[in-house]
Amino acid sequence: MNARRPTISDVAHAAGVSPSTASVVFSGKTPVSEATRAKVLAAAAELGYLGPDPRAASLRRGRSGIIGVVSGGRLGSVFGDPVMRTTMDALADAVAPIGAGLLLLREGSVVAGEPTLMTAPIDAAVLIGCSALLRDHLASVRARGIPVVVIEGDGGEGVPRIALDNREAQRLAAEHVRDLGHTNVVAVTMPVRWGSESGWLSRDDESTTSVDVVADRLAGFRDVFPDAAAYAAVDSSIDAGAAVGRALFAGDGPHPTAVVSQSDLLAVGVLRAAEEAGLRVPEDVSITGFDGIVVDGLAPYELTTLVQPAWQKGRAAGEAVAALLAGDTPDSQWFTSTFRVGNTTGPVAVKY
Amino acid sequence: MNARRPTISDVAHAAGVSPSTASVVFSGKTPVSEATRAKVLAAAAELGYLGPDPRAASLRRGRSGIIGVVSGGRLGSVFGDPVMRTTMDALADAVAPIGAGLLLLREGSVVAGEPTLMTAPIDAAVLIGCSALLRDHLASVRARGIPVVVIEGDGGEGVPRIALDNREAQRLAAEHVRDLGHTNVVAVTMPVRWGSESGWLSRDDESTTSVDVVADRLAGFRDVFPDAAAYAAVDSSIDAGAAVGRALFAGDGPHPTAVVSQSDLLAVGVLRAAEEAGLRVPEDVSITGFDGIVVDGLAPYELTTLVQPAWQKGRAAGEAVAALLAGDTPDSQWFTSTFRVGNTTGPVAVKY
DNA sequence: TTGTATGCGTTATCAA
DNA sequence: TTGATAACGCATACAA
Repeated sequence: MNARRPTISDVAHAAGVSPSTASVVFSGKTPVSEATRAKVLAAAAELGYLGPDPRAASLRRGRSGIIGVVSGGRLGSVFGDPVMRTTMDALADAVAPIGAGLLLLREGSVVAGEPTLMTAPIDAAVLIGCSALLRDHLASVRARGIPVVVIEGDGGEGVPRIALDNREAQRLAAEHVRDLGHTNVVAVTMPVRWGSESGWLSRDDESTTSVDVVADRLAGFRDVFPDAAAYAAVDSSIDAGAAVGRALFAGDGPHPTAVVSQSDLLAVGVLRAAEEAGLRVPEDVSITGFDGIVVDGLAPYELTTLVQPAWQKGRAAGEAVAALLAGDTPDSQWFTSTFRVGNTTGPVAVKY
Repeated sequence: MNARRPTISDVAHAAGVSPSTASVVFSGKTPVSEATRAKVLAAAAELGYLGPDPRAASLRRGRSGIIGVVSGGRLGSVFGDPVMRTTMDALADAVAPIGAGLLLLREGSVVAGEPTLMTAPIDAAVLIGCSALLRDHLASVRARGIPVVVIEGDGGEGVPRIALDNREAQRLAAEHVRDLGHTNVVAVTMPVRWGSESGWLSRDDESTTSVDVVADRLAGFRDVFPDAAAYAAVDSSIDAGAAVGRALFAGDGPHPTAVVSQSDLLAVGVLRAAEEAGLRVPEDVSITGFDGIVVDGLAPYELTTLVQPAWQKGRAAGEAVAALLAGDTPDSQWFTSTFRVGNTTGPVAVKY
């Protein structure tokens, strides 16, 4: 009665073959005669051996089959966005063929002791919405020889990016709004850093925005409305958008006639707040989104927004990881958004 | 110019100490004099050593710091539900203090080559919504000495469960509906197995339902309405609920006067479909949900539903994992839902 | 407080 | 097709 779990050596011994042969029976990397395979399998069954220990195999192979996915803050704030879910799903699909799965890593370690890019046994890392904070860690991770891919952000020299034309796309929406005659326009942004509060963005805030995607979209907005105000939401959700919208439409004073939101969820929130405030969309206020997701129950509205290829981005990231792991040096990939005009934007009301 | 990455032995050598001393400097498990610590750190910096290799540490320690979370099907279908997101977040929080992170494992390997419970270097596994399919794997996983916890399902003897009073709770909703006078009632269920299609459930389907939570809630419904019809949705989402609702309310013939849904998202979908069909809620049709999530934009409706403690369930699962890993044998935990009456249910219309 | 010795369980390489 | 050998890089028990 040995309490110790059987190892492949035990199995080999019991089967009367060498450990390497037994190993090969399980890995299938080399042809084995049917007879010995049967012997080994029988011995394994006999001893209750259930296959190689993944931890030992990891060390020996130098591969754990684990890809760290780093995202800002809590899981809920990431997966709450349909775009992220789609991207993650595509990523999981794309790395599955190389035998890899996704380990959820939260930026800035929400809780002490949490595994990090440096301590987790990962083969590669995918950074989502790279922030300045994250960029600091990047050097160490890469120095370790761990390949990195960045989605929606800039990982610096030598880090393949899966990028979107955020600035150009957002500029398109802003131009659309401008062409409709709007001048009192407000941008509603996603949080400028993980955990930051909701509120008006100062120029100082703007210049220190640490999340690339937020900065880029804001830049596109600024290309058209250099002096307009910007209000940051607490995350990218309908609730957060509604909170911002309530702030924007509070009181009887003048309110913006157009709101350019950095995500569809935010836009929907703003739209709800406008409805609450008794404003008609788009007659009293025009609203644009970003992402092109399907928001159920939004009818009769159809958001004017920028449709981005979320699935393709995830796949591309996974394929870049696979290439990196295979020793290749994949190029960055730029995806483009498609501007889609819905019925949430219209000409500015004429003042009599 | 040695291309090989430096190891802790190299560092120790360069610092003029033993490998074990160098190891201790990094792990901090034993006191080290300030002088030697500095020497080691200096040598590490010199050589570009960035800390112990997590893979090697995993083997030696017998711990990888990775907990596999198995859920049915695609990520999107899991994380699309706010209840799941909350549960996962709480789970991540609860295992973080023991240095563990979550590896996403998809049941039934969506793509070939994908890591599985048996091949991934996990310390423990959390099964979500345990299905019969999953139960088969369980034996092997446990035989390996990997602790398992099941949320919303039955893992069998010796597997701690984090459970909800699904049957009793659903019965409460059914009784409420019955007490309002409804007799033409339909249950709308979540999918009876991963990937199954939407449609009326035959008695045969019902008895072979492989997802515990679906079976349990359906049983609660059947306690009150043994002969009512049940319609399965394709997943737990607003869209899926709306699709079912459209089927239920199609045509001019009689339609159910009450719909008991297995999730809030489904209920909202059914509600939308009812609106589309020109039915008033609750005058023409009563609708109940399950979960107690906040569905934005639902006003003026407030769902009659069962509020479940999603966060607590996640935490409890994490704590059970930690206990198991510490060698304890935690008990199963049963959580209860709270029945909350909203304004989506009302007395059956009197026929003249 | 530091060093010595050992093994965690596997698999790649090469020769037979 | 099989077997011998040699790491993979580290952390622990124990002795000094």
